[in-house]
Amino acid sequence: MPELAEVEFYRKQWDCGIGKAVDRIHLNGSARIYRDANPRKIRKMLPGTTFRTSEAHGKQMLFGFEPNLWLAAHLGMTGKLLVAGPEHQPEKHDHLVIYQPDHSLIFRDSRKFGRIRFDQGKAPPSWWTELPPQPISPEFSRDRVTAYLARHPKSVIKALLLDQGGFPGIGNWMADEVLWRIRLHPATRGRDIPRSQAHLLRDEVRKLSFEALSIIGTDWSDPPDSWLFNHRWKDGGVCPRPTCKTPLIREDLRGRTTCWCPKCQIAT
DNA sequence: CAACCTGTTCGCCA
DNA sequence: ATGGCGAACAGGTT
Repeated sequence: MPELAEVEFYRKQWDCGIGKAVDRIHLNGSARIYRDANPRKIRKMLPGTTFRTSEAHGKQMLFGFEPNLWLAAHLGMTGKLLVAGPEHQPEKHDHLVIYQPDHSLIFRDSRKFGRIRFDQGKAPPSWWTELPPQPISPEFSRDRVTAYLARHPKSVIKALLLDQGGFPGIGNWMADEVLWRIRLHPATRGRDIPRSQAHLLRDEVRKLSFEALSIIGTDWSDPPDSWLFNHRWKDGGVCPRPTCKTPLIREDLRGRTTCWCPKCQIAT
């Protein structure tokens, strides 16, 4: 489910636990969720610490526990973070529950495409600090996007936008939204995108990231009907541009359902 | 029962 | 050696 803004929404769910102690944890040890972590270490080390910091980067989240522990979460397709009362009974897909005096913090993921990592150290782990710049960061420059497209001349732009190494936080609906806004066909190859349009792409990825964070990332409000978002899944959905209203196309592109307007977004 | 899914990663092939 | 592609992962929902 979650991309940039949804991740930010879920991250904040745990905020009520910041500054509070970890009394005990429940950890179901799912080998898949903990494929990059050592669950026994988490069981042993997390209780007795204090939850201090919370941060998101693209689709990743990092939570800091005093004195020196870092818990990272990725939500995959169906993951979510929830808060419940201190007596919460773990459900089938609650892979981690952190019990605090007044709340329990829950990581739930039915489909198990998500993951939990655990690191020890005074500073955040290097894999975290070395993540590529997010669209909302000033380092996400026009030159960076242009150079990225040049490195992937044969890939279609829809696939490139989903690459977290290039566009951290962008997922399926955001990719379609951006391409629709700049009128670029999703099957356009990297080499066929002129510099001017690469600049436009960078500007719009950045703008949509800010907009999505402020609308969905705060309280999961619905985006306005002027976005493609509200039309893309509807059978019979039409392009929301007032002067267009052309029926939208929904097709599989490199394994992902892709929605675009055949009139506004012309194939090259 | 079959198809679908807002994500990532692996192995194969050019 | 890389880049690009399809398949696989797992389980709920339509």
